[in-house]
Amino acid sequence: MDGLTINEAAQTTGWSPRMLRYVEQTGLIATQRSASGYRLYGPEQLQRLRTLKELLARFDLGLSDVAFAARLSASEELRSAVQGWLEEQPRRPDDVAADDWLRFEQEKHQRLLASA
Amino acid sequence: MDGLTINEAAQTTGWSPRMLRYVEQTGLIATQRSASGYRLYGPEQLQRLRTLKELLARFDLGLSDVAFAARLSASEELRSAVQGWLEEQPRRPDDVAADDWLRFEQEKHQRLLASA
DNA sequence: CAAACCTTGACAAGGTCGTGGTAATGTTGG
DNA sequence: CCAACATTACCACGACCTTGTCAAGGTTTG
Repeated sequence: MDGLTINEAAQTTGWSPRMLRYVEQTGLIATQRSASGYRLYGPEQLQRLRTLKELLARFDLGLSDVAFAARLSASEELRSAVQGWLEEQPRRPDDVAADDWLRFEQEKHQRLLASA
Repeated sequence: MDGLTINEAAQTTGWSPRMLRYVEQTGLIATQRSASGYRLYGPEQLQRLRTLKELLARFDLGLSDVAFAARLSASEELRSAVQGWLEEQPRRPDDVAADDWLRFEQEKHQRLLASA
């Protein structure tokens, strides 16, 4: 049975045992399990836990932020949708299509009708 | 003074006025202001608000998720740090450096000493 | 001017996050 | 066998997210 148990891993990584279980629950770190269900932390997990802790502290992130980044990283569809929205912004007035303005004017006039 | 006022914008975008202010506060949408401080929504903002709403619904995201994505998008440093951490994972046992294993064994032995 | 609109600021309430406990139960190792 | 440790499943609490609503005060416009 190779791997540290949860309390040992807690000691060397600086996470609490409680948090190690929580981190696992977020999907950010997966552990092996012994035959009877004990979590076993190998050197990779320990390293990952240490660097994760650093990452969170350095940029003041939450686990949920990193979890979302993982989601972004895993889904091309999500990533391009979000990126697409973000890049929609830098449009300057000149770049706005004519029918956007048209729709806009319609809205402005509609409001007059609506208020009647 | 061109641009819809907040209630008009709310009508055509499906957001509540309260949420329009909140969205603005997250930094995801910026509005012009009239001389007296009224928010003015132009066609770009309206379009962005509609697509944002769609994006959130489609992937079940929160505004904070998109805000974080914006942060990722804006900071090369943050992006590469997070990405770096995420890509640290796919290391297979064979790829783990020897001194990681060494450190690992040291830890395992240290724990015996520590418990004495 | 008065009604209808805007602003910011605050309180509220239900949800999730991060974290610590405790309890009940199974496992390990001397 | 028994002490020390693991597991899951809860309760709890403070902080923040999302929303709504209300108050006190300026603005626009018929």
